[in-house]
Amino acid sequence: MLYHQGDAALNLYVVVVGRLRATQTTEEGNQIALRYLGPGELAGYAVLAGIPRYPGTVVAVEDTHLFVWPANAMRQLMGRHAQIALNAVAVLGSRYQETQLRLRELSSETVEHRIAHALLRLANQAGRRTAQGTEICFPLSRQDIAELAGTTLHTVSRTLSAWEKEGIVLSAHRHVVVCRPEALAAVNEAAS
Amino acid sequence: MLYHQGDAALNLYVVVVGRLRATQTTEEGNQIALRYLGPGELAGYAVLAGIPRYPGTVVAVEDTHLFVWPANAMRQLMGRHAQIALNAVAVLGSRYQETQLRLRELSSETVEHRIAHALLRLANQAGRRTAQGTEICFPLSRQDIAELAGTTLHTVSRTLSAWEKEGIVLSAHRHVVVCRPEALAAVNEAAS
DNA sequence: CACATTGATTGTTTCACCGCAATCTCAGCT
DNA sequence: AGCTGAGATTGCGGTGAAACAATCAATGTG
Repeated sequence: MLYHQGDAALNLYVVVVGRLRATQTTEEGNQIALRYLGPGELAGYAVLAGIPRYPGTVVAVEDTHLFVWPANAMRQLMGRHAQIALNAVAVLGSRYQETQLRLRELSSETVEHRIAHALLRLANQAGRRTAQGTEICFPLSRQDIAELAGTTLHTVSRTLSAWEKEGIVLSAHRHVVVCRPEALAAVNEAAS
Repeated sequence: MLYHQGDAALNLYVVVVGRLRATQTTEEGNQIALRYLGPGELAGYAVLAGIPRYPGTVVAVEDTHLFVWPANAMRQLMGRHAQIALNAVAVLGSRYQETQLRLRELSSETVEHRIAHALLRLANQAGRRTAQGTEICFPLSRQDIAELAGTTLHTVSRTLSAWEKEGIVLSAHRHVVVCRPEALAAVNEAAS
């Protein structure tokens, strides 16, 4: 557990090895996953933007090694070296763009599309080639997928079962292998 | 029309007076509204983040006066004056946070909540005090509200009709007045 | 090895919201 | 004034996905 939603934003983190999960929770306790963070990605952007409190919660889902910078040091660094600030702008910009894309997806596409897209992104981001296909190499429950795709674990379970029958994915306990990514991408075109 | 989704990102704009609308369109032609931009806000953040093409479309919904900076000039400015880059980080950060909030809202809250929230935000951002309440001071059709809240114009129309009966809002042709903002905020707590 | 706990599956029921369609209203134009 | 077209309203099904619920499988523990 790196920090909780609402904590004072004290540190900026960069993942060296491992995997983090960033989530947000509503007042009613409803939780959604914002994104998974792998090696090289940064957590705690609030520090960069000068937001006083973390807007989300970040926990590790594997053993993880991190670099840490205190907020003050980070702000000084950005003030002194424009290039660092420029990098921060670029990172935030691409995250912003990605979030907008998800927003569009969530408001206009079906659950099936969103699950397909979520799996494809995870496979790209944290995939490992195996004999059967691309394996998502950290433990990932149906509940987790549901929170990413903005749906319920029940619907995810049904959808994955259907795909498993078609040979598009393989799934074990908290573990998913994407066998035919092109079939998942095709889901986005038209209902199979 | 400032620019189209997919155009090369050439300029950064700042609104002096008027009102812009930022939208994104899916391949299937489905459109969602990202946000409305009023005086002091900036359009074309892609230029800041170094993204080569505009990810959305921006059009003016009123007569609007703008400042314009070419992308090169902007990048030079940020490289030379760290403070400008820091400001850019802050702007992008707060936009990012706001988008995450909408994402959470869209995936966990009902249509009614989202319409209420959209109206409240517009009233805060572009409201003008009148005798009856806070008036949203630019033309805004049901379709526009629907694109903001991620729903259809039909549902928006129904919801606004109901609220008008309860005296929460007043609406004329492409024109909305929020009479009892506290009642709208209460919608977010429990279904009335 | 039995037991407890967490995660996954699947059937049934329910409901919020969308899509269609017909009608109505208002704003601007000639 | 009368016409025209864009915007708004409303009723009525249809349906995708959530809610509820019961069962089953896997993992880890004393």
